[in-house]
Amino acid sequence: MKKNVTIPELAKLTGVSIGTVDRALNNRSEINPETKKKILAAAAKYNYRPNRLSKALVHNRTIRIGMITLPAKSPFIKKLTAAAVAAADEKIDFGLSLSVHPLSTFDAQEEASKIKTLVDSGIDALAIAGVDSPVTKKAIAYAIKKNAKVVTFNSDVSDTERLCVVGQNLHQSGQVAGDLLCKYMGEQGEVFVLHGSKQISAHRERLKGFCSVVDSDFPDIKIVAIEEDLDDDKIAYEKTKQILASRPNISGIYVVAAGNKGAGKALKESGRSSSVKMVCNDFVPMTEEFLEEGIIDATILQDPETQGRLPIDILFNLLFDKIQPEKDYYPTTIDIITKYNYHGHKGCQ
Amino acid sequence: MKKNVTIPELAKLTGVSIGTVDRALNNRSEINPETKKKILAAAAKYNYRPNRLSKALVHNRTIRIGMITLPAKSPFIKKLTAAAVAAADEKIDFGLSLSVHPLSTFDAQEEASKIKTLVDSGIDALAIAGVDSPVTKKAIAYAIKKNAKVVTFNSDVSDTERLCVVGQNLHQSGQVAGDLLCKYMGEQGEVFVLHGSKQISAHRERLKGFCSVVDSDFPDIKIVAIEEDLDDDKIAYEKTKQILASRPNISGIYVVAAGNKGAGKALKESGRSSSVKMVCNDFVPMTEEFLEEGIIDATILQDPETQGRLPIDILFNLLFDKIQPEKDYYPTTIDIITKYNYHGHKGCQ
DNA sequence: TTGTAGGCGTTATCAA
DNA sequence: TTGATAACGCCTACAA
Repeated sequence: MKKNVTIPELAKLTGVSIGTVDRALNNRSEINPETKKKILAAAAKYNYRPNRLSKALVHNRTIRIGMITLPAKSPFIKKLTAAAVAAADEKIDFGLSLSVHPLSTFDAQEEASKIKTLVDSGIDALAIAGVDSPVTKKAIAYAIKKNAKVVTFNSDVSDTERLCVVGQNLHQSGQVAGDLLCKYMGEQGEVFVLHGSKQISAHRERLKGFCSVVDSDFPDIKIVAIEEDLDDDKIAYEKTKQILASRPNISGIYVVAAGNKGAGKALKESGRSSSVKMVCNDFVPMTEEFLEEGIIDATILQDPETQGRLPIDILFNLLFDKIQPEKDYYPTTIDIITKYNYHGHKGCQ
Repeated sequence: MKKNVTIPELAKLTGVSIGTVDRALNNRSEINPETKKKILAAAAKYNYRPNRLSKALVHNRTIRIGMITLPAKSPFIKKLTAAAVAAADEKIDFGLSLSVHPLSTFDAQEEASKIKTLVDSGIDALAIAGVDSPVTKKAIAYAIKKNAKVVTFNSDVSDTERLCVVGQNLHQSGQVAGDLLCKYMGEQGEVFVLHGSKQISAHRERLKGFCSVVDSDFPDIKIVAIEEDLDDDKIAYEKTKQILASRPNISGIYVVAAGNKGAGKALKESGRSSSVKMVCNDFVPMTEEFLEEGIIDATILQDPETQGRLPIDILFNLLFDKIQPEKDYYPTTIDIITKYNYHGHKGCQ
């Protein structure tokens, strides 16, 4: 692979000045069609490609991206944010500047006002983990009207003109869990589902996927109870304890959202962990210990790396190189994690 | 995030010339210790980071990396190669040039001669998927003596001075498979292992991991047969057919290497796929169909993206930014793939 | 319609 | 020991 031709070289080769070569290459202003032709011919012949470094160097304009994440307490969001920052750092020399704004609660109003502030400050693009609500929708519409490029990640906001969404297919995630748990159970028995919240669409999606697989693939498995823990480990503990006590034939537990710790504790204390299989989501405190002890059989993870990095890459490519995203939906992986493969997985600290 | 300070700015701030700042920053030649201290303090205070673009621009030298892969027939190697090329393309403006050299067979002699040719042509670095043999070891030693930087990926070559290795922990991969299959089998029953080849260390590692988990975690599971298919689907088919016929109590099959297609076909034809669980490796032709049909319950995958991209990134960072790899071993993920999550996985076309 | 000069941030070279 | 200047490849302004 030899060095690329440069503009000065093309100028010498065609006997004109670098200014003229520049005009020909970027079809600027008036230029003699014949000289232009000659120059373009030479450029083609020597396979001229512009040097992005020099371009960026002379550009010297900062590209501003704002990222709005869900509340930053969970390890998952922390890892996602770190990945986004790392992606931005790699492009810092190209003038990329990223600011991250975690919500303090799951509040659509707060999200909308954050969006508005960023847009009014003249931000070039936004990566948004959306709270799916009319207020957010309106804020996104405003951003787009003001010419900001918008990508959603982790959770989409429906009916908006965002360029694309990066995230896990939650219905599929529920399917994966259903398939796994039912097979662990020997394809028969009673299941207890510890739901997160009926209000949260992500949880509903997972549950639907889970149920659809149980229905279609495992006729001998029955879901005998579905309880909500509202992302609270105490509630998760109490409900699981109660169900295990009242239903001696339970042989599978699916935890839709948080609650790993509470449900795991109850299962452990019941002394039935070898006969009751448990599949959950996410990697939170105690998940590792329960995997090691055999309380939790598997946990389904999202990929924080990709969910943080890809939105930044997509927006940068668009703003810097004018490369449009090629897809409307960028699915991220659904990772099955067991006792033996959590080491080295990006989602497990 | 505001703009970075530049060398001229630091020069103005400290009242010296850019030349002096440069000397302080890169500890070059003679410089008054006090001025140096002053400059470094200012650099720290304003959080100076060199602009890699300008660096590259003035560098203006091509960094040549050669990559030697296993034979390029398999989809896995093709994806790995594509990822490496993509990683190199991103750095093309920094003067990176990558040449890929797939082996035509698993021949250590061929690999050694490829290495020697590249080194003699003055290559800066090599990424090698090693055939673990004395000949290769010698070639790698030669490369390192000639000052080429060497990283291995996918399969390591032991007892060499390569900087680091990128790849899956194969023993763990076997453990994951063992845990999964045994649980699918309801933690009891007879297992048939279809081995690849006793000659190939990667296969042996997986098998050892598999057996160790069966031994330690599942007392009621017995491995009743281990047969080699030598990566040949016909042999895989015949042996599986024969074992299934002669052993009516088999309820689990583990395929260590290729052979998914042959073993799957035999299992399907036996009509026992609902009572016999099957876990295999890789995503080759027919793996998808067998997953969908429920013949194969899960397949364990490597991550071709990371295995292709990371060696290039490591070598580039070393050669361009003098950043030493921080680890000796970069493990890549062990991905469990079922009927419901192969869509969107990097390893599944 | 075309040419020239200056600058982006860094490094290398020569002069002081 | 330090300072000034040219160069990398490109773009923008201004001059011719």
